Amino acid sequence: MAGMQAGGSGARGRPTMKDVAESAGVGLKTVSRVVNGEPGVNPATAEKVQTAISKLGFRRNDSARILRRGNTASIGLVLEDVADPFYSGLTRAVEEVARGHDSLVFAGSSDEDPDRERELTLAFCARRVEGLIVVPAGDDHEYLAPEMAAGVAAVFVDRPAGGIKADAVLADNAGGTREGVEHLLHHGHRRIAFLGDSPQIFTAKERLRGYREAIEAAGLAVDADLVAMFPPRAEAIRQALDRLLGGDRPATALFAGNSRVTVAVLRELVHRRGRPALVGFDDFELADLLSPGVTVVAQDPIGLGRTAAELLFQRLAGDRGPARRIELSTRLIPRGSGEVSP
Amino acid sequence: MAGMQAGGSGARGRPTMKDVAESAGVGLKTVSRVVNGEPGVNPATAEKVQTAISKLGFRRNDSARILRRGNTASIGLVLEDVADPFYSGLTRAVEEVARGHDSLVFAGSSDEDPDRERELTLAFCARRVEGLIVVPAGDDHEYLAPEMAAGVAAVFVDRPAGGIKADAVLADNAGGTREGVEHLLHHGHRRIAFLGDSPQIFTAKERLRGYREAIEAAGLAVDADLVAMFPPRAEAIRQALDRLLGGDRPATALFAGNSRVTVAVLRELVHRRGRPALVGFDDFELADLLSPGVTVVAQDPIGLGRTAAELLFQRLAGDRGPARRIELSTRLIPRGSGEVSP
DNA sequence: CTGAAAGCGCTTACAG
DNA sequence: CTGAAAGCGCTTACAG
Repeated sequence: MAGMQAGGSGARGRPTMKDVAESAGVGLKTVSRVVNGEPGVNPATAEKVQTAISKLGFRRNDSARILRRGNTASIGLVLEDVADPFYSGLTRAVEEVARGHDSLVFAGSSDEDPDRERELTLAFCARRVEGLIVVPAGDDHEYLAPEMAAGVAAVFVDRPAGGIKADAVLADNAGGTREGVEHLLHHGHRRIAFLGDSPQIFTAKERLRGYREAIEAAGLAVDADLVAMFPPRAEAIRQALDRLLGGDRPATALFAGNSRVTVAVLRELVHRRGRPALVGFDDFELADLLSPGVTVVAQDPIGLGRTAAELLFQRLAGDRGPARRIELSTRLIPRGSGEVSP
Repeated sequence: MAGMQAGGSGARGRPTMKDVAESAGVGLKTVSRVVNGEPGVNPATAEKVQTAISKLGFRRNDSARILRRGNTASIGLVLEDVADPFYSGLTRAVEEVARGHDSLVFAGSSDEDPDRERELTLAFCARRVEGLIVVPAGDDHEYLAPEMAAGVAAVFVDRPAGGIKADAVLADNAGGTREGVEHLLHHGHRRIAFLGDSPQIFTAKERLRGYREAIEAAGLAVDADLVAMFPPRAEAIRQALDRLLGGDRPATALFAGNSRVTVAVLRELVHRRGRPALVGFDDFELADLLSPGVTVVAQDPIGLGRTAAELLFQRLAGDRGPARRIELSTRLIPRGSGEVSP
């Protein structure tokens, strides 16, 4: 009878505490005590249990444990693309903090698709993650309201949430851009072009704002012909540069709105004579090894991830204060490309 | 009585199917049917259930579902460091394939620490992931034998498992290096140095083997003075280059064992006069924009991740064949740095 | 078309 | 020091 279903799972399933209990000839609760290192078990009994555990290859099923206890000890991370160095640094920082809180991380890439963001986020919620860190693709997050009302903590990074009140950890996009553009102004440039990303992206809008502010603060007028806002693809960049650097009043300097734009611009400039000054938002590896080195406004992906994760665990620890918005400052790194005169 | 614990969770917990059933005045099973889109529910009844779901903010608890059904629809990914572009590309590819199989991904970085690798892997097993994709940090994976015996599928990537038979998806490390070194030989170099990584890393050993084979195939003797195997840190690289490029018989060409070595070498070469030829294993962003462009032996991180994940899901689908070892070929990309004569 | 009962593998009171 | 009973939130047979 007992023998029929004893032994470490004839068919498929894994041995359970019940199997271990039978094999060791003790009660289920005693096995639980040994597995969880609870005190008050006779050493000889514990020994028998350990033997059974090894023999059967038992490993506690944390899913069952989680269901009973209620805390899943896991968080979800939704970002645009883990393969992007900016986000992979951020991911690593989140992992690091989660580890310090004995929490596991579910991760997924939204590919800048709002539906995919929602799908991933809600899948994580169905798995009952305790918290979420989201780099939003969409601008409407009302779908998260019921989850947050039910106790799921959420921190948005890089871009704020839309339609709900939630914590956000952002870079100082406008301020950083202002500093970068001022740097170009100080070097004598008056025709400075701004090459941004899609105008619906929050960071792109903010950086454009910073550009405008710097130009206007210098007593100049913002020339719409000097502003280009679109996703950085080679062909589009080429045409934009043709326009910006040609004509009778060409731009003498470029501000690139993110590292993808910067790199696309660099690839295109290689084929041209005469280099405009260049400052890019976002640092990137090897920027210092190019000639000239590329001057950038560096943000801090590790800091963004760490700050967001720490804020999340603070919320999970009971912090019920109002939604916070934290802005991390940026840093101008002059390397050569931004220090040339018109 | 019933009212006491009805309503959508007064205290903390989330509403359950039971709550929805009570609120809608139907049976539990009917709620389950509606939630899971099972056919055969009276439209009017389904409507009532939907209303209750929205009102209470119900979302199915997938952890409970998983416990009952037995399939967790999740896999674990353990790698060295998500922040490394090589691994973040691989991660993205795994995510992509997992998504196609409706599976979620737990991810963690081992930091090249065998204990951390084991800890992460077993934590994933305790969460009952169905499969594992592991970039091993250690060389002993017997700890996984009970898990694999219990049905957990495992595929190793970039480096093979140690102590157990398991699927492995690798780059053609030796072959790729051979091709790179032969390229330098064809350009007339006879004193070619090899700068590898720590000799205990599988890929470093394999690439060194390829180097040796190429040198010997050319009828030359491997000069131990031309081989340097250590983690790529600036100071160590500087000293190695002093030694390799100085003296009376300096190396005229360098083969760098991975992209971190390549970049460290480039940073150091900037400060020196006279550039040796250079070929590096691993491609990296902007390699083409440096001057000269850096010739590399490119491996395919996306391909490694995709292949490993596809193999894993093949196993999960029932493939019980013997452990496989798949080698992905590499590709030499000449860009300038490797095409200069002594 | 609908629902009551049993059970997934644990932990939580509770009683010896 | 030890263990039997109940329950976490679902799904799986099974019976109306």
